[in-house]
Order: sequence, then C-alpha cells, then structure tokens
Amino acid sequence: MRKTVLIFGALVLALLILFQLSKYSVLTGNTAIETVIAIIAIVFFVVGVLINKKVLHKQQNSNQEIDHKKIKDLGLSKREYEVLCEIAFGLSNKEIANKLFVSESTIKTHVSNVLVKLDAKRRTQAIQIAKNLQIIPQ
Amino acid sequence: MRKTVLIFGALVLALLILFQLSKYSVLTGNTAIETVIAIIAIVFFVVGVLINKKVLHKQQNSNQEIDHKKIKDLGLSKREYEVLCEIAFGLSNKEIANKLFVSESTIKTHVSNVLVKLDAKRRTQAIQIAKNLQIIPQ
DNA sequence: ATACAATTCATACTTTAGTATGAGTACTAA
DNA sequence: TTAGTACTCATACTAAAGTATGAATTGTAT
Repeated sequence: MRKTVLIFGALVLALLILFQLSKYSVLTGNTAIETVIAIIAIVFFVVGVLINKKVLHKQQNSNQEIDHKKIKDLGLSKREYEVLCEIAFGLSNKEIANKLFVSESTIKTHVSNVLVKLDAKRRTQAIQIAKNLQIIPQ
Repeated sequence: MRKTVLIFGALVLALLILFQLSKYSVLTGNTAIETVIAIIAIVFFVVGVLINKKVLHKQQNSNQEIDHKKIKDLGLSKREYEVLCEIAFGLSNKEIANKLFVSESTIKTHVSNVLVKLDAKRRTQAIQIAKNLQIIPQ
C-alpha cells in the first residue's frame, strides 16, 4: 500500500516537471508547440493505459484468488479440503481413495463432512457452492 | 467490426481537430499554454483508459464466451445441453425432471447420452470437461 | 410418403454416492 | 495427563446415479 502511494507520488511529480519544462521550452522558443502537445498526449495516453491495466488486473485477481480465510471459517479440515478439490476435478470416491492412499470408506466420511459444512445435498452442488465461495479454483 | 473502424476513425479525427485548435489558440494568444496542455493531457488520459478497457474486456469475453460451435460438433442436442447445464448447477436427476417438466427416466436417458458424448464417466467429470471445452459458463 | 433425429417414457438392473454409528490412533493444547 | 480435534477404517444401510433395452411420438427434410 505504501509502495502504491510512493509510485503514485513520483508519477505526479514527474508529470508536473514535464508540464513546467514544456511550458518554458515553448515560451523561450526552443520547441515547436506541436512537439510539446504530441509529447504530452503520448505521455498521458500511456499513463492512462497503465493505470487502467493495474486496476483491472486487481479486479481479475480478486476473482481468481482462493479465500483461505473462508475455508477456515467453514471449519473445513486440510484433508476435507483436499477431498473437495478432487471431487471438483471429477473423481469418484474410489479414485480419490487411491490417489490419497486411504480407503474408500475414509473418503466417504470426508465427503459427508464436506457436504454438511458446505450445506450441500450432493457433490455436484458442493462444487457449485465452493466455486461461489471462491474456495476452489474456477 | 465496421463499427469499431468508424468509431476509431472518428476518434482520431476529433483528436486532430483538437490538436489544431489548441495550436492556433495559443499562437493567436487567446489561451494560456497551461490550459492547452492540461486539456490535452486529460483528453489523452481518458482515451488511454477507455481503449485499454475495451481491449481487456474483449480478452475477458474470450474466456467467458460459450463455444456454440463445439456444442454442435460434440453432437449435443438442445435438450441434452439443457440437462448438462442443470447438472453443472448441482441439481439431482429428480430436480432436473421437475424443472423441465419431464420424468426422471427421461433425464437419466439424457444424462447417459451427455456422458457418452463428453466421454465422461460421472456427472462431476462431465462438468469439468464441459468447462474445459468452454461450452458452459465458468 | 418415408426415413431420420430428437424427445419422451418405462422397466430392470448394476454401480456409486451418501448416511449413521462406532471405534482406534495420533497429535496438540490446557 | 486429559480433553479435544483430525484422521482413519469398518459395517450396514438407503438413496441416487448410471446402463441397457425397447418403444411411442413428433417434427423435419428428402
């Protein structure tokens, strides 16, 4: 956050300096008015593009990042979350069991717990809910 | 596409006019150099922001748009695709049947066909595959 | 008119998913 | 040390999902 303020301040300062430089170079007759306007136009165009890109980039991030806090708030254990991710990947209980080297009945227990904690009736609904809560990747 | 070209052309024209106007207003002494520079800066800043927003918006769209051609290529019928969407929404066969006003056995038939056409073993896997193929909303 | 695809439905069946209950182990914090 | 939590597993059960087959209806294109 401090970094953003510093960069923004430096940017404004640079622009002000550019502003003054261009004014004096015109008044002293060293530079044509067209050149100054062109430079100003290009500089501010680039600044506009960059600032906008940064803002939109943050918006995209907020849509993709996983909300680890929410996972804890839901009371999902580490293992339950693992199982949830494998469910979303489309695996069956038996396949998840093989992948995590435990028995199928263990997976069934985890799945049941996940469904309760996500307030879902089925694993497909759990996938939807988990995505809406942004606790699994889209 | 033609629309874009027209708008872009009009924009360039407007900027050129602004450019000329500002140059003459300074040379005839009607306007202070600071005012002109400020206006140019603001205008090009806004143009930069808007153009960037449009470009990024199209990129986002390409990640979100549904590939209707692929749906046809897979041989998915209208009804089968409807059922697929409801599956992805997390509904059970019975719930889908009630929503679409048909029997559960009809839904089972559709689901089976969807699984074959998507080469999926389970409905959860079908959701994953459909998302990767971009035939259902993320 | 007929062949074809899409939709609908049923029955019977197998497989997978999900629930309920109880229990053993291991690790951690009070 | 004990209470709590997470993880594991089993058994027995119910519910849902998925398969296979056959069949009737409807609209559409040749």
